[in-house]
Amino acid sequence: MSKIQAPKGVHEFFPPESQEFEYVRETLIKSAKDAGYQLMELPAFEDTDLFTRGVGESTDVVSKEMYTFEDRGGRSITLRPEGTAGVMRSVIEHNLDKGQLPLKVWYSGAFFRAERPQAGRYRQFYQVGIEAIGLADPEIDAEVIAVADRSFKNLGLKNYRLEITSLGDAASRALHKVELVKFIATLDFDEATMARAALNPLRLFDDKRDEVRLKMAKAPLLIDFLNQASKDHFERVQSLLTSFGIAFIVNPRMVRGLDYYTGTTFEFVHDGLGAQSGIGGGGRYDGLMAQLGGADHSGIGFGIGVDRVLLACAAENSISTKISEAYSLDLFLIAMSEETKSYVANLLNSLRNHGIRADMAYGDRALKGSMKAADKSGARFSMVIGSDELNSGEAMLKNMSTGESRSIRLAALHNEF
RNA sequence: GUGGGCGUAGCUCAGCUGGUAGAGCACUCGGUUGUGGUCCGAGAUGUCGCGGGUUCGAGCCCCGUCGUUCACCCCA
Repeated sequence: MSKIQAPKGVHEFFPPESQEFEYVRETLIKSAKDAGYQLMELPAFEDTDLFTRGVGESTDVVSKEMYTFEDRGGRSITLRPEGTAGVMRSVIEHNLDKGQLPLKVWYSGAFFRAERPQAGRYRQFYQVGIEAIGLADPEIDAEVIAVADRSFKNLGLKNYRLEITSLGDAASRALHKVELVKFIATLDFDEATMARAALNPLRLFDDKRDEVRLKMAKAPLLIDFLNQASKDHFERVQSLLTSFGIAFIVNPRMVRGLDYYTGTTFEFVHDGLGAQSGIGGGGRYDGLMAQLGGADHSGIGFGIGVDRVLLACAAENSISTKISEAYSLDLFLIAMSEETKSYVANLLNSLRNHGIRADMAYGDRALKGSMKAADKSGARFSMVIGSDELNSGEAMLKNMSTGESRSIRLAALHNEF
């Protein structure tokens, strides 16, 4: 009998490293909440049509990476490969766009793509995302980008860059596509590359091979085909980012893999992760809601890969001290004898009722072992309680970093924190 | 999905041209009868990923398989 193991390509987080995952995720969420975004908690699986219509049938995500199955009622169900389509579906279904706009929401959870796993790419991965729906102003584009950027800065990250471009409106894109296809037809590529070009000619812009880059160097760029309105919008976004103090580079060769993107698009890239270097990305998706049967509202949002941001934090060693501050205990209690154990358990419980972060040594270990546990816990203070302390009502409160201790009345212990 | 590397103790890894498994860290106990971190000593821990094959004999060679990793591809 073989051992049961986790399915291929899933990423699990357990102690002590799970603290880092939690810290990263909560920090990402906090900057969304602080900017007025509210939670949407959505299903991890949806009707398959939502993704084929929303994300686009020609995308790799839909055509070969979805976990699709038939449920017991014969419906075609797909584990969500991304977050935006589900948010749009719910907004339309529950008429959330009938109130004041923009509607600003955030989400967090697991997403699924059946890809070949490698560092930073998992079959179940975690994203935190936001969506701002129903406002076409460049100010909201800048806000969305700033929310992501602020969360990275709050995590202490430095070695990342923001790349932005504009995909313009549908008319501009159609015009450009004609010219791009014409240009590519003059080039000599292998069969696989031509097949990619046929599916989406923009793809060739982010090919990693030097010979392809060389051949594409003179290809017509979409950014040169933008109409005046798109151009003005993109200019405004850039000047806002500059005044926010957010550094960026315009990358007109940036390619996004989901069909719904229009206008402003962006990507946060970190070079410490290997081949999977995108830690977050997003953009405007002005036709998506109408495409899914809702009102023709514009929208913009991002998805940030929690797994990858965690890798970036590890590469920069940016959060280890923040984590010990965020999670360490105030006090660690040690019961010296069998008789004091239940007293200590009660004391511990009442300290926790006062909001003090505390724990105690369980089990019958020698004092040395218990002190070691206190040390390991990272608690700032420790206290040993035996029958002497019980009788006198006082015990020594020890500062674990300086080693100093002083006598404290047990009844007033909670006032020390 | 395609190609290369790697799977040995909880972790990081050593193990020579095949001869029957080891180190460091971590853990438990003790040195120090009620005060951690350093030091010293002792102890426990393995289907050598799994399944076949070759061989007198396989952790080592061969085949398959699963996982992982790196690149392509794709993207968070």
